[in-house]
Amino acid sequence: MSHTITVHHGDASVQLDAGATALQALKALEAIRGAIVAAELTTTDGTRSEWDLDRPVPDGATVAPVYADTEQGRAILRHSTAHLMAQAVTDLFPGAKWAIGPPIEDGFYYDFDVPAPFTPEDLERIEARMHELARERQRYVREEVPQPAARQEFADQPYKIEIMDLVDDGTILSAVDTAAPDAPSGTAAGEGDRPATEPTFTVYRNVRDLDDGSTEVAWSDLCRGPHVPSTERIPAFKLLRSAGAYWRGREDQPMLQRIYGTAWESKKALQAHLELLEEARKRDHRKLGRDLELTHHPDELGPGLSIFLPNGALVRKQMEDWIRDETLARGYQPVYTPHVAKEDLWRISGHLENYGELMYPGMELDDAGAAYRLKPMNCPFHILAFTSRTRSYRELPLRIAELGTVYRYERSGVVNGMLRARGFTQDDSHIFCRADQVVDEVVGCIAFARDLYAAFGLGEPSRVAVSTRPEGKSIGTDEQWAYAEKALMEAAERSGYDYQVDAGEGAFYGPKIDIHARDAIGREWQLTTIQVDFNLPERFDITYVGDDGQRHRPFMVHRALFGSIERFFAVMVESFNGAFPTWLAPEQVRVLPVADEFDGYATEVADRLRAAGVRVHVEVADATLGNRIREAQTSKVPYTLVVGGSEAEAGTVAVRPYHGPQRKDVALAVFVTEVAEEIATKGVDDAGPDDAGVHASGEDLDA
RNA sequence: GCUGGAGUAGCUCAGUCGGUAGAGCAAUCGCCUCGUAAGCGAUAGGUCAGGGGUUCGAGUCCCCUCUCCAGCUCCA
Repeated sequence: MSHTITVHHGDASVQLDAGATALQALKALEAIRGAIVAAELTTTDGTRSEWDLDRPVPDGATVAPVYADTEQGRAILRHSTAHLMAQAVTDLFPGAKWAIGPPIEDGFYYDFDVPAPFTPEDLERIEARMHELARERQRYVREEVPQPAARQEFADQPYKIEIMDLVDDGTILSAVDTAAPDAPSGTAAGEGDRPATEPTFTVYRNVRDLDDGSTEVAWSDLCRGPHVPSTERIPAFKLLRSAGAYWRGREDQPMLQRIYGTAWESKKALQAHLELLEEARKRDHRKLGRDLELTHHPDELGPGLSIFLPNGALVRKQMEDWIRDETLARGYQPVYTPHVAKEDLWRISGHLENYGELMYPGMELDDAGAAYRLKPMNCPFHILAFTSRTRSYRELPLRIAELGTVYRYERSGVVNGMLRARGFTQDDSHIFCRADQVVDEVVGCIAFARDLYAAFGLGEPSRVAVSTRPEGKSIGTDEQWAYAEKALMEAAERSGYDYQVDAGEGAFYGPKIDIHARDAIGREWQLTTIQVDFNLPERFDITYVGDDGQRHRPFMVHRALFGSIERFFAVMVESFNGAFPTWLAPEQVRVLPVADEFDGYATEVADRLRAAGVRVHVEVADATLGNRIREAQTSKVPYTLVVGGSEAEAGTVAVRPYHGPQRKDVALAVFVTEVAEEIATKGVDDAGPDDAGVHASGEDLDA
């Protein structure tokens, strides 16, 4: 080994004494352009890893700074903040056992085993303690500890011991990875992966520098790292809430107390994030549903059930009209089926066996000779439609479609507004086809879904995932699974969607491809689902007659593009912030006469618009104009027309769009043509997920 | 289902130490009537989520249930 090393950054190289740290290397390379939290290092063998700034770099490495204001940098500083929080909890709650504390999107959490759950006051105390500790300028010091010593050090931390048991090859993965112990072991950090002759665990110690020049270990945690060099590099953080969370995410494991927090590269960024959360809260579909009189969820109705009020119903009608028209145009055949059926039907389908606890209980009817059940799915009915007579291969693919309302007795804790409901309507279809038709059918479904997202202004989905065969319980042969999984991936590729594979996340009866979108507070919800099913064709013993005159078993493709109309509606409301594009808006135009002597002209304007198919309403001059304009704006009506003497005389209107600038003296005929055209083309340009909620001056006044 | 938080008028909220319920907006009625985000006045509106308990007295304290919110788990 030489006494000097060479390190690189871009085209630059520099020689340093052996043992030089990443920070020294970056300084020497003049690579630092802003606040950094760590380094990213590529070794001569091409391995890339994140690296502590105070950690010596190996010879030949390429070093790059990780800036605080990047997602990568924030993850590191959030991880370090999680350690700081755990230290504060340990100080304030002696004996607390700590589990895992990873960074997550927009923040971090840490799980603790404590005798009593944290109260909101506890969180305030913990946060205050964190600020005290941060002011001590504690350093984060990395140390590799031999296995036995590590086990001894954390002997009173049963969760840490369990983590060590799970990764006993000496490689401490990130805390996220240890939460999923069956995750494959990835690359270990740097020197850590020396041959396993002396396995070590990485421990990070928070170290205080005392006034007398000595040092003191304040707190230590088993951790892969990396971390910021010092608590000084944590400029802004806030604890948000606490909640229970099962250890290792399993219901049969103890429930720990999780504290969520967020940390940012500056106080300003933290403030901006908190304001964003506040704005998101105002977009909640339940709040907007109330304010805009879209939906109603009275207690008398029951959890997870919705009433669509006239405004919401008009939006929903546009959704339903669109999907019905498109479904017919794409060769589907409509059916209608009932909401209840004999229990036996769900015995045959297997739903009772597999999902019985999530179905509403049976209705015992004395004179019916059998119990009846509310339907949790539409598929058995569509199969009965298929088997209404002998089917020929010439009819395949046979696509049966329905807007089918289903009822699932979801566990009480999971019901969530209209996003997770107990009664909801699927734009459900079942495609019966030959094996060789599956790919084309799935491709067709995905293309259909693409058109739907474009039409309703949701843009690109947050995630597209192909879910493959689950471990353990699943039916079907290896060949069937392999074929269907390949078909779905091929279809996803051909569709142009950037998809990911969710290994083992398929249904027991077949793989699926799902399209997800986010709600106002960033949670992902499955909207579109397309599934290949080998189960039901077997269970119902359905067949078609092939060109060989023999009976063959068809494949079934289940698909729902909105998924749940209620859920899609909720996501859309939040995405548009209640300000629907004109073609979807319940009330498209509101006409305001400036004084009641112009009520007549206002009515005339409204009649012209109504004749052109526009949903229009006149708000007569009982209140002041200012009051009625405010009302129209808070109702998010796309167009408000103001008419008075000059308009009546000239046959014009003054147009005040919800989005965009006002226009005066627009000829009525011109406006009617424009708005009718906009509605006919189902334009979504003026609104959308990105700009909804940021126009509308003074919109927040309605708080 | 589990953990925590919450529930007062249609909505948003106040309600002190336990002393019998309050505001703004909305609604209704009246006055006002030519110009781009709240005109003025009056009236009405409550089983304080429901039930039980403690107390002379409970919106307030205790217990149970329901519902909602966030998270965990689950999601055909």
